[in-house]
Amino acid sequence: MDQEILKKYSNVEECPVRNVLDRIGNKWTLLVLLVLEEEKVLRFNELHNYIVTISQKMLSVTLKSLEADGLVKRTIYPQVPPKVEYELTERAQSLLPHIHSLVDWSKDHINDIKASRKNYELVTKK
Amino acid sequence: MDQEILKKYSNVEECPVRNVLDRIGNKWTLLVLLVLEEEKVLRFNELHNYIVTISQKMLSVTLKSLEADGLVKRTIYPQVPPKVEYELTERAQSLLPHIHSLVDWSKDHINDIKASRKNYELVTKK
DNA sequence: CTGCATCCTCAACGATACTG
DNA sequence: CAGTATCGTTGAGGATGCAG
Repeated sequence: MDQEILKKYSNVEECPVRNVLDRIGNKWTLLVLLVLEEEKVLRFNELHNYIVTISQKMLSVTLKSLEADGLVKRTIYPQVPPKVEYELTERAQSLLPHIHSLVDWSKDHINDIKASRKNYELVTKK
Repeated sequence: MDQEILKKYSNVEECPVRNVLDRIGNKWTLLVLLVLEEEKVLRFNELHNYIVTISQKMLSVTLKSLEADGLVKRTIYPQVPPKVEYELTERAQSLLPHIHSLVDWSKDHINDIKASRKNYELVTKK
């Protein structure tokens, strides 16, 4: 592995994966993607009802970020009271299979990982 | 998608993916995994030489976390000065293909994503 | 209904110094 | 060589109130 590649990986601005992981790696993005995949089209408050524990602010921030990356399409209906719908773009659809492979791996190994963590705690505690 | 599943996904403690993403989603973990995959076995300072921009503390923290999750094996050679070697476990090997599929997707779409972000900035700026 | 503005907290990250 | 200890910074995330 030459230094040129490493420099790219060390630099968040230049590294493609870090660029993507910095987004889906945060607290809510993945969850929003999975809910939208399941439900196809949802309004702001509908999304909020699905993910009750998210704050209004973070839902707003998360959706904006997804929209900026072209992963979510936002449709405004000019009426009062306003109606806004969110749905996944094709780009998001092409990303989801890879997400799911990671989700599946996590499900398959989470018990082993938690066991490892517990054991590691015991070993290092004293 | 029923509420039971959603509750699990909303709760970091219970959600498998969030458990895993919270680790590999941080600043350095992914990079360490990729370097170790390439180089097989490395000592602490060798790793540091590959990833020059990481601080000693964060390299230490990252390795500890990976070791706790059973993704990295740490071997101490009882000698002076000390010699410690790090290498990936089989669990990490089984995870890496999924990481790579995400890396590849990121490489394929990063230009489009950056273009979207730029365009989004322009549209929302005014 | 769909947000934005503001203020606040806490944990990740970093810089530096020190140690077995 | 391979870390730990300590302190300081910074930004993600959260609570609350207000607005079109």
